[in-house]
Amino acid sequence: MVQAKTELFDSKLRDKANLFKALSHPARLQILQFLSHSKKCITGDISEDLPLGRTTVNQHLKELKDIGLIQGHIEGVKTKYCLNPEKINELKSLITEFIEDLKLNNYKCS
Amino acid sequence: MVQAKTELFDSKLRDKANLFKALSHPARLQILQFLSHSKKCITGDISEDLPLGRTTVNQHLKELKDIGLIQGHIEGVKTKYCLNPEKINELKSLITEFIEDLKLNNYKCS
DNA sequence: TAATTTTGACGTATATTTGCGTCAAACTTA
DNA sequence: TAAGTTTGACGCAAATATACGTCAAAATTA
Repeated sequence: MVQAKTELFDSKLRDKANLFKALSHPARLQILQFLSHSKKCITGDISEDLPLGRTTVNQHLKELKDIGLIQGHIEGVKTKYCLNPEKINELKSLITEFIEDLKLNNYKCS
Repeated sequence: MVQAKTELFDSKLRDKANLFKALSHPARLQILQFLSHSKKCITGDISEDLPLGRTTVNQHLKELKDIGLIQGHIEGVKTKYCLNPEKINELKSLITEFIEDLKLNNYKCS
């Protein structure tokens, strides 16, 4: 009876935690940055940009795709990935909402 | 030769990933919310607010404390935790910086 | 002083993440 | 058609995270 306790939490909280989890590895952050700066968004180019093996990078790509932050388009043998602007904006809203919710105005631990 | 690859990434990226990791569990998000909304910030009260055992909550508190998002003050037997406003603001800045960096303006995957 | 309360350190078991090798499919190119 | 590319699925091993029981220390209360 270990784990699987996350379902006991509020679903909104779980959604936020899952988004943060997607951002909790430097490889995934670098992939997101790479996709936003580079015009090239082919899988092979991405893995060359990271200090990890191709299959490992592929796995990180899959995670980002599963949560919706990036999209993949198949073109022949190659697959092109790109950011999903809608989801990125949603992420931005959720994060901002969460941070703002931690209202620190005149916060004091007595 | 598995893992410990995170050190191959840029330190700024690692810092951000670590902050996101601290936020990647609903229990830790709920703790932060609890601390920001409640006046009571005693360890026991916090664990009663969560659907987890006391020692587990304690462990999550330790993680948040280790990364600096919360602080602990010992008062007799009891320990009072509170948000660390400076670190929360730093978190806010880092997150905002990261999101803004993913400039989506006229973004298009060709 | 003795019992109770409150806490964090420690150990342990299970679950998940991370990293990568191998492989077959599908498409290109020679 | 044959050889070479590119990709993602699959499986494995090691590292981490998650959840909790037990315990002893320190302070409070009876």
